[in-house]
Amino acid sequence: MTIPDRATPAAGQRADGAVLGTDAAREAWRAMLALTFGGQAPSRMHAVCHACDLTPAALKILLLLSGGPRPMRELVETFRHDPSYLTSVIDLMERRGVARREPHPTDRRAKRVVMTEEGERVLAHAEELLSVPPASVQMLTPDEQHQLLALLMRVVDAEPGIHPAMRPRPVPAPSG
Amino acid sequence: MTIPDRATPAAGQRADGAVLGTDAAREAWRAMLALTFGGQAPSRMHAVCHACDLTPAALKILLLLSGGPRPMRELVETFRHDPSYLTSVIDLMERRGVARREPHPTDRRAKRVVMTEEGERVLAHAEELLSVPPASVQMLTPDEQHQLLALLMRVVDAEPGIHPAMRPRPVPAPSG
DNA sequence: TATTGTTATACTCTATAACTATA
DNA sequence: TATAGTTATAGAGTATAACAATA
Repeated sequence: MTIPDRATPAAGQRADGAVLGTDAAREAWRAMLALTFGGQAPSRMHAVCHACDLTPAALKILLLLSGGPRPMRELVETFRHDPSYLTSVIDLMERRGVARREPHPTDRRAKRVVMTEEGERVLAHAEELLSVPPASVQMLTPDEQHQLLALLMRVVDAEPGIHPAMRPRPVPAPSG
Repeated sequence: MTIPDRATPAAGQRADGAVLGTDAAREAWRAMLALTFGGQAPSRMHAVCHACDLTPAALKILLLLSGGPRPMRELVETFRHDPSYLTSVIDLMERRGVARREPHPTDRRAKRVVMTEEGERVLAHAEELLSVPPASVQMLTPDEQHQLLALLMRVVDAEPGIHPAMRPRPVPAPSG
């Protein structure tokens, strides 16, 4: 078994040249990284956290809590954090007033985290800020924007571990 | 001037309903955020840094240095970091052997940062790891992947402040 | 006097280890 | 004995303030 100089995922590798499609996937992925980690996106993310007075970790948890109360244990697994760190984040969120702990209904060891009304307000604000696309996306025609969304939604749907609260929503086609 | 309950960027807002196109842009942006900040992407990013023995900041700088030596002052502005922090990052990169300082040719106050050969090796490795798309992108047909790439490249091209080293490269269409 | 970069320091974010309470 | 969560502590990442050298 030889390792090619420029490794390409075996999944998309076929002798007939379909490897080009995989190259397109690679470059498309690079483009998404460039847009979300390059450009102005990171400082915007920072700004959203600052505007909501939350750390990135707290903001992500708030997004997840929109689906209802969650046991701390589940949050630990979802975000791959250490339990002790989750404790400190939830402490912060309680001080901030956006969430509170409540006893687990059946397991007296466990606690569930639930969003407060203030949390809902903050979340709505955060989602609003996060959703504002960079001007560059608006350069596409409405039709192209819709096309892009349709493709991305299929990718997101195929991606495991993305919480429903983070998922994009379908939008009526511009012509309809 | 009233602020609508669900703010929409004025740029895409038109009375005839083109606001839908803007909604598509918003949701497309959410999709990109979900893919790069949700899912497995963050832990992959973490893994790449670990594999290269670099912090995220150092890795970003390494990407930028592929364009040639850069004065520290420019790096500070590009990444919006504090100068003192940049000092510590470059210290790390020198210890790691991926970059070194050299005197600025004309300004004796200034220093330029230049990538070493080891830096080029590490960079190539990092780019390889970073470029591997999540399996979900490979679910699209080669044709759709190419379509997605074409749309994203136009967005990236319209986005200011994305360094050439981060930009995706064009790929021949699957049919051609 | 303004600018480039460094040193010393402190603060924020995150993880590890030892512990308590319940199962 | 194993699991849920907390406390205490340590480490990485980032910023602020005071400073040295050059422009």
